[in-house]
Amino acid sequence: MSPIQTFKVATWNINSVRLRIDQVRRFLKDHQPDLLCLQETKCPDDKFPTKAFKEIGYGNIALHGQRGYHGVATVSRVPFLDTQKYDFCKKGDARHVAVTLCPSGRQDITIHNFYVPAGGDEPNPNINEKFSHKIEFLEELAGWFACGPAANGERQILVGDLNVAPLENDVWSHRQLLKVVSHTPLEVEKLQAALDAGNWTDVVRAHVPPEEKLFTWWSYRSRDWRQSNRGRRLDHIWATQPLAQNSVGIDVIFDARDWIKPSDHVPVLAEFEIN
DNA sequence: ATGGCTTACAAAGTAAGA
Repeated sequence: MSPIQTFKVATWNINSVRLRIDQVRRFLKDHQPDLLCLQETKCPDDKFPTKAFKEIGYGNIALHGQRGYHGVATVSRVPFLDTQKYDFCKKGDARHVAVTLCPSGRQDITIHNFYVPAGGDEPNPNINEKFSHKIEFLEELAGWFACGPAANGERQILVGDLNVAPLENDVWSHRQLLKVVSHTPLEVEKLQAALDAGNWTDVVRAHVPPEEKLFTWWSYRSRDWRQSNRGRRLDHIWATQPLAQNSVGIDVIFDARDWIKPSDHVPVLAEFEIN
């Protein structure tokens, strides 16, 4: 009986929320998501620009920040029924925050916001502690969702900077990046195992065929990111079946890479019909 | 040539990103 409504979620690695607060506000005004997940906020919770979000209607805020590095934040127009943070790998890093809300007044939705470790330069877990941390994080992710939300038929969304570009067309050159952290076979296998363990759907690739190149990150070092286009798809939106089968579209905001002093990542959006 | 850039930090050079 209740009318169909939509729920629009966005994810963006902002690379300092304080430095780019005006860009975040511009994005929210232009694209009007119900909820935005930010990563690499690089901001302790007591310094988070809460007021700037409240002024434009995103006053429901869940923070898991730390000084200097990492940090995630979820800002929303819809009130939260619950929030949680989990310290993956027990390192004290701020890499996860989850919120539960009920935009339709019927069935809850839980949204997980992740910042997976980058993994350093050397793709060998035996000699690179950062890479082994990344692998362990992905293994813990798989275990955390195994027999969880999907098995129970729950409505859950997982977004964030997962720091892995899994498909051949998620990087500018599959052949040249096979030994580069973010696209090595071991990481791709671990990310796929996490996707399978939670019975998640990669919502973005459900709308963009795997034959088509799609990136969300371009290095600051290229002289002209558009012209060289050496990007990677590191930012993801996953959903459990009840939502995935009602996803109506995705959007990648490429223009944000051209804004003044941009993040090296661009926002990714997905819209779902809910009842 | 993927690292040539960019960020935070009890502020000059370090660590980190990917």
